[in-house]
Amino acid sequence: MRLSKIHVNTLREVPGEAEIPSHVWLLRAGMIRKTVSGVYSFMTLGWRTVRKIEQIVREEMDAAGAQEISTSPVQPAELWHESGRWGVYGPELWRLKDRHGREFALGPTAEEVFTDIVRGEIDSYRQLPRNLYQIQLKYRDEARPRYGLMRSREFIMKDAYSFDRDRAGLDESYLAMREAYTKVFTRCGLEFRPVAADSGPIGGKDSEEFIAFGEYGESDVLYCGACEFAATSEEAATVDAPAQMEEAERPLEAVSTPDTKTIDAVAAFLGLPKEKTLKALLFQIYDEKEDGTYIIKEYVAAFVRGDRELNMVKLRNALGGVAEHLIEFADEVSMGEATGSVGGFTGPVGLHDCRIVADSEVPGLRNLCAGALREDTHYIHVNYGRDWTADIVTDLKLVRAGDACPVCGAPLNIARGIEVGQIFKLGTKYSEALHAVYTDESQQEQLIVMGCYGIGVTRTMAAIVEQHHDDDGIIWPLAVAPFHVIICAVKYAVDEEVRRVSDEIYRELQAEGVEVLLDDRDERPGVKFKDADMIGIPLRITVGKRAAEGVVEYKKRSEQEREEVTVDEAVARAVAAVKESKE
RNA sequence: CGAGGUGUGGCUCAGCUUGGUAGAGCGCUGCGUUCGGGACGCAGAGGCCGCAGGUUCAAAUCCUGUCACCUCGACCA
Repeated sequence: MRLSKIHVNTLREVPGEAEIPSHVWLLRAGMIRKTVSGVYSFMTLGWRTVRKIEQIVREEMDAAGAQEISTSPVQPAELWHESGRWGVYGPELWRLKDRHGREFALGPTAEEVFTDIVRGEIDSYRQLPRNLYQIQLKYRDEARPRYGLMRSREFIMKDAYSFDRDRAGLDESYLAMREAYTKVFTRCGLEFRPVAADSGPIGGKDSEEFIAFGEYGESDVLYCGACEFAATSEEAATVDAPAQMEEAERPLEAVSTPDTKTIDAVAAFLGLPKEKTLKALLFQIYDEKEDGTYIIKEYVAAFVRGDRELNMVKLRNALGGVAEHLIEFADEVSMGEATGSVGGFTGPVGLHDCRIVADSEVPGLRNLCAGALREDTHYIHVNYGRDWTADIVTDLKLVRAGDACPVCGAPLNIARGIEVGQIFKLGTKYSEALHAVYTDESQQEQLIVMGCYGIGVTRTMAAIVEQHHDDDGIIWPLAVAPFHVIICAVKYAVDEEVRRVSDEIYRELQAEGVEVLLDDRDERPGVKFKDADMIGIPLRITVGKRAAEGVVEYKKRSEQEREEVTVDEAVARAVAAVKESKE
């Protein structure tokens, strides 16, 4: 295409809203435009890249035996009621009503819709396994959209759902998807890693996230340098510090600790290491009533070693899978009245009428310092079993760098990244709720065993830019570039030789199936180079001073070197590079 | 949802404290000179200063409300 005809508008200045490289460059290169907070439009070049990514996804999904279908993002509330998720999904579910007052959701995912389709259409074991997918707009009413395409309220997602006869079949389907995902992200040019993950509100058991590494990601990944272990910080299990059973139990004692409402303050005041204190985190859990109002169901006190952070996901799971929007930090006053807790001075000894959850490390610790449920007072030498017990003892702590790898014991490393895909083994969660069954060989009705698999297409696009840019703009990998080659025709408007040679290269490349952009604009060379760099076309052929001799310049966006070559040579190189990228 | 901030041509912003004819740079249009890393000159076009009330002879500027956007936090396949 000719650049003069393409709808693209690069920006010289950084739009104020943009914070991170992918957001800055996608905006400046004129690939995306914001419509409202968290909702973006894609311009010509940006959309071409979206479609390239989608195409890669399609090819790998098809190759893995999945079939593309299309469902509507408008989903009836009844399906969500049937699965029980209308209540638990929370405010992120973008809900709407039609003129009759009937309720709908804009789909953030489509387990219900696909299960609904399959229960109507699959009756026999002969129809299994099946894997259906779609690429469509998804909606998530984020509390705070941020970082452009990285966390938007509307985004393009590929979601696939596998339907199998049994667990073994699911395992196979899951592995096939795992492999397909690895191919997709590799072809997209991403540095990534699959890591063990929490399955969140989707439900189900086994799950892995595909994390593309990047400074501005929103996931923390713990990984082991010594073995294959990798997990998100939410999911990673921790290995407890050694128990201190050899330490003699000393008598419980209350001490005055004025104005020491934090672990730091009390540890400093008493001259104790934070490891010898017990941190209390107080929560209230709600019940959602029919009319949509919430009432407090119970109070929960969670205890971790003083230097530890609590992992909310683990806590919610420990409490039996409390939905995220049904738990929050407790109101100090009302919880105090109900349970005896005292803000800043809450400990487990004497606490009543609330569930007490302790991190697995805690029972092994001796002679801890904890709040005494009185203003300005702590107990020292608190011991589990003797002075208090918990209703639940389980792994609650947030893993951190340096903690022992749960597999091999080596210290863990931490890295930031962007979640670009996730795969789940759902099991029968949805087939049970929606009664999706098949008849097996022996006339028995069986639940269909499901898996689901998502790829954030637009987020992948952002992740690619995060990993492939420099101070001048984007550096698209060939496989996802909006165009393979840009011809910078210097003085195209006035120089006949330049025009002749540029047009010739343009035609020849097109004839070879290369996607080529001809910068035929009446602009100064500097402008053309700046724009070419910014929009990140991977290969550049500059036609200028030596056009009459048939000599042009060949340059890769990713490298500094420029080479003067003949027209034929330039064409041949571009063709070869594109061919190679398709293999 | 909590805290803070910002809304002034397409973009980036100044002006607001101390009310008095709406500004700059970039971009855009025309003409000319330029032409290998965001050129220069001349001449132009383009804005109810987010919206609604109020105070005042007079409001971009002061007050109230509201909406939108941004940042931090909380939260998040």
